[in-house]
Amino acid sequence: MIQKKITIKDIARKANVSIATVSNVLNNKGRVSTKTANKIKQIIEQDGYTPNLSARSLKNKNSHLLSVIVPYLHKGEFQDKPYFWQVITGIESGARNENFHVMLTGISDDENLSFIEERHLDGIIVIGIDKNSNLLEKIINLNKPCVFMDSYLDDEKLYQVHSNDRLGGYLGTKHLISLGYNKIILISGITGKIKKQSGVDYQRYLGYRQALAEARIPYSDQLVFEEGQTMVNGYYSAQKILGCLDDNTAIFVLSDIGAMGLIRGLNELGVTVPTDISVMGYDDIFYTNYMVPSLTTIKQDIFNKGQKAIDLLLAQIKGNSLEERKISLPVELRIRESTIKRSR
Amino acid sequence: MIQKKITIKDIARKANVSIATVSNVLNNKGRVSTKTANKIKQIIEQDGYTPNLSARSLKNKNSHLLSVIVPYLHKGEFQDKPYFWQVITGIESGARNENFHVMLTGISDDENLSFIEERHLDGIIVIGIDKNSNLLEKIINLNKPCVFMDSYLDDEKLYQVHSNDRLGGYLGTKHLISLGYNKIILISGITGKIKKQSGVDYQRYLGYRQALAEARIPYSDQLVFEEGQTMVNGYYSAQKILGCLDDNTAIFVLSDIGAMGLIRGLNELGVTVPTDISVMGYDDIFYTNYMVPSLTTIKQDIFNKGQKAIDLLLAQIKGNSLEERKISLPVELRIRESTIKRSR
DNA sequence: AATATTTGGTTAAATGTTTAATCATTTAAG
DNA sequence: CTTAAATGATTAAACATTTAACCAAATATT
Repeated sequence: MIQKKITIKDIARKANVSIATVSNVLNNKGRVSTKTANKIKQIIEQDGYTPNLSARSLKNKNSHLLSVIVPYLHKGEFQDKPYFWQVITGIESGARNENFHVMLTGISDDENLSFIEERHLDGIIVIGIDKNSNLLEKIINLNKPCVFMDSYLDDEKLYQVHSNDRLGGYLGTKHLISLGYNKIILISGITGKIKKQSGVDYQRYLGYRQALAEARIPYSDQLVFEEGQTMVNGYYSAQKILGCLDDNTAIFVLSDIGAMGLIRGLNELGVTVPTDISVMGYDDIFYTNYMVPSLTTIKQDIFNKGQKAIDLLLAQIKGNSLEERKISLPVELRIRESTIKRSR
Repeated sequence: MIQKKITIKDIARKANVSIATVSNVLNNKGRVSTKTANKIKQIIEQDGYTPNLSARSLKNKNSHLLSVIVPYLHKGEFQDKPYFWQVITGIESGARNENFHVMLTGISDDENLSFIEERHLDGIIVIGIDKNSNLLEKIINLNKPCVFMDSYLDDEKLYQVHSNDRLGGYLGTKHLISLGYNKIILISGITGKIKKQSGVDYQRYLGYRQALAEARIPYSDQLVFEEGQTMVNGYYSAQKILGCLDDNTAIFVLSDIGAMGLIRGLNELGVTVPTDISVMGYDDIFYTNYMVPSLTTIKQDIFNKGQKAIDLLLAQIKGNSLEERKISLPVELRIRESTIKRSR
């Protein structure tokens, strides 16, 4: 026995008013006496009316629905990245506080984004899109409220949130240097990324170079490995860097899970962290503190990053003017067991 | 310059037909000659028409939108659980293949679920709801297509997906026994859960008892610790169990991240895994293979579980009849470094 | 007292679809 | 040749809202 849903019309009839009046009460618009307003509110309460959002959306051309877009989410690789999960719980949390719902959407290069229009989405958050992706242009052309996370896009008009990645790269490198090492191996994300000068890893790479320069350590291309960001990538990079290792060497992996994989890989090759070599990661996912050895890393406040993104998005949607369209969140060095002073 | 969106009406005018005909072409319904159909299709293609899903939803009372509901998602605890992320990527992947979108929603006990009706959601997937939660009744009363994951609900009418948790508990325990231990500590999830006989951990607990019984090892309540499922929980449980440990003891933690925390905690107390004690986990999240020591665990195919759930949900939505409403996925023992034979 | 303004509402159009009912026209059947 | 059925399309209602335009009554202003 499916009971028909109660509409504004039913409420109006019962309250002996027009539907316009009910609508006005619902939206606190127009003029309606407190008396009738109360009567209507009571009936609404009693009968358990809830609005039909499709109808509302049709009329208003909005939806109170946001989309978090993760390029290539459906590729298995992403399952390995707790980073995203933290960001997304942050976003969901911020959105729900403001009565928005969140759609999670993976897209690929050839995908069409019509669903954004079709569903009257109020805004989107795009995580980690490449500067050169043809998706980027498509997204910008949508002209929807939008926030880009973890991308470094030149356009001043775009809203962007990321951590201070350059500082992170700098701090990490400097830490390793300060421990007495002068040969710092950098293991970064997806191949080609650094050269394409897009994304967070390039910024971290710049920080790396800055720290080297300040310490008057010559930069060498041979020490920068672009391996990918997964645990497996880290694992296999152990073999590749084995030849480079000596007493002066320390390793900076630009993701914690990559570092975990690397440590494991080194272990199997007979190299122990930190006694044989110091290794640090990046992100400070919650694992780092509980590994054996616990992992020195650059902390970014991931959950908060998600919330900042939603703040920025909602401000756009509501038309609030903002001083700054680009938010750069602080990072911090977290020293733990995986890095130790060079024992001459 | 915001250009007005093209509607079915515009297409109709341009093709010199009624809007009904265009609609029929769009939905492959009604009778329309291939000639006009082609003409209309061409214009649609040319002008880049895309439907207004709000209008459609209003008329059809559906949305091609699903919700994954995670009770208490917004509690920080969930950020620590890569398990969910894997499930959800599985769900999203399955949904997008069938042209559905996925909303991610956290809810709390007192929350109202009106959004499900309001948005005309086509179905929902609920992860890990408690048998005694008052949310459960609310959800069932919605009478929407629904799949419950990782809950053991008695109602035969409900669609459910989970792994064979009882077997998992059995296999893990049996493995430890087979290594020569006769005192098996069980560290499980949220306090009270086992006693309330709901959820996956209770099933695993039953398997644990079965394995003990088969081996004629007396069961003791003292060896079952209900600590919670996070890494921090595992970490602090180290202290609590320290008094119980002896040469005959092995530990079965009902989550991998809990096991990681425990191993770390034990380490800090001077107990090394596996040389001093064998520890195994549960889930086989991708970390397990890369930890040092790598973690013996019970593997469940998490991503696949998400996809199975979506299959079950879509079958309901499409009205396909199903032989079986309950899917129990296989589990497997994965022996790694964290458990070793008892050295008498 | 006459006029202007405010208050508290109503009417009706509009939003973009789907679909049942209807209607010509063409084809098939008797 | 007449009638029945099939084909291809149109009309108009319905879905649940919002909102601009309008209106009557009450109150304020001159």
